[in-house]
Amino acid sequence: MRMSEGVEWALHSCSLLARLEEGETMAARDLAEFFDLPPAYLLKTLRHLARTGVLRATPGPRGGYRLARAAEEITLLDVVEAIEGSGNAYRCAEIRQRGPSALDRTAYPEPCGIASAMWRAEEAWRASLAGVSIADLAAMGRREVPREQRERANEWLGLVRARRA
Amino acid sequence: MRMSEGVEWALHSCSLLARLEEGETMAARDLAEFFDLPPAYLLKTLRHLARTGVLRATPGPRGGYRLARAAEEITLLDVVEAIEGSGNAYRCAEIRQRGPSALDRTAYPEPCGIASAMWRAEEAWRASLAGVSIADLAAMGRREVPREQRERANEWLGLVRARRA
DNA sequence: TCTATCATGGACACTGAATATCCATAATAA
DNA sequence: TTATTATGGATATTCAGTGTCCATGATAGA
Repeated sequence: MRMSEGVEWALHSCSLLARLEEGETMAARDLAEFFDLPPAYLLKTLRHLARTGVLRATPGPRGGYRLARAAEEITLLDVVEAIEGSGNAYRCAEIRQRGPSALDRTAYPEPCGIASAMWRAEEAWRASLAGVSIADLAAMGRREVPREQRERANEWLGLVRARRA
Repeated sequence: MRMSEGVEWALHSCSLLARLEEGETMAARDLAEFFDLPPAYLLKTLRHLARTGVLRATPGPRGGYRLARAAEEITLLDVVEAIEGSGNAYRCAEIRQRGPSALDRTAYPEPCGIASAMWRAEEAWRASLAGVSIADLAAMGRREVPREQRERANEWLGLVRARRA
């Protein structure tokens, strides 16, 4: 079981977008440059975020992406589900309803107990993700990212802004 | 993100094996018949369970599989990790260490905060799975499986035993 | 000792999702 | 009007999951 790489891209992208000023946007091209990612494919990822209301997209010159709402109001779960979908990782194919001792469909009103237990675990996972916001990530970043990198990132941000001016 | 179907097969197989008597075994062929699964591929799944010490395999006539220890001592996490591996679903490719403002590797002693948050959520998921045993599944089954199916399953179990006698 | 039964492991093929690129189109700022 | 940016579709590639088959090894019973 493996999560798509797009989740990492999305989380880091949102984290970077949280540093923009009110109303400012950043083009996918610049995000791709910052993380050294394939621009055309990153666009597909960002589109998922825009479609699910995590990001706001603006076309045209000086357009780009920005967070659709305050960083405090966007959780890791929002981002993960934008990329991976909101379905469960464990799918119940109802194999209990197959084979020689199976009964008619109507004999199984209750969901399979095994599936229920698996889904409860995923619920715990979601609850943990829902407890962390993009703002929390940014705060962690301010604590743990080396000072030198923060400076270089700010410098790069200035270059990008100049390029769009 | 999707869990392999083998997890469902493994959980239901363990649940069925928990109904066997002390020392009794069941052949993969019979398990496959009970759930209407492809025998050759179910064998691959069971092999993972045997290799990780969840099941005990015995070759030869009247051989087969049985739980390697008491059903109370086998958790859903044991079974899931036997099939899916024990690695994290979220993989950190360290994209923070790429792009124009990245520093030398040695500048990142701390694990990425984003990855840490994602892994904490998976830890909550594992804790939930570790809290449910195969014995719990069997107990749930006794409560929720229709009486008629239990009877037919017992009947089938008798046929299988007779076939091996 | 021989035979039938069962698990193990490797080789191989198929499928679908993730990864990735490219282009035509639409929207917008200057 | 032009340049810039996102959207969406078409397409190709890679890889893990799914599935089959066969040779080998182990064991119980005749």
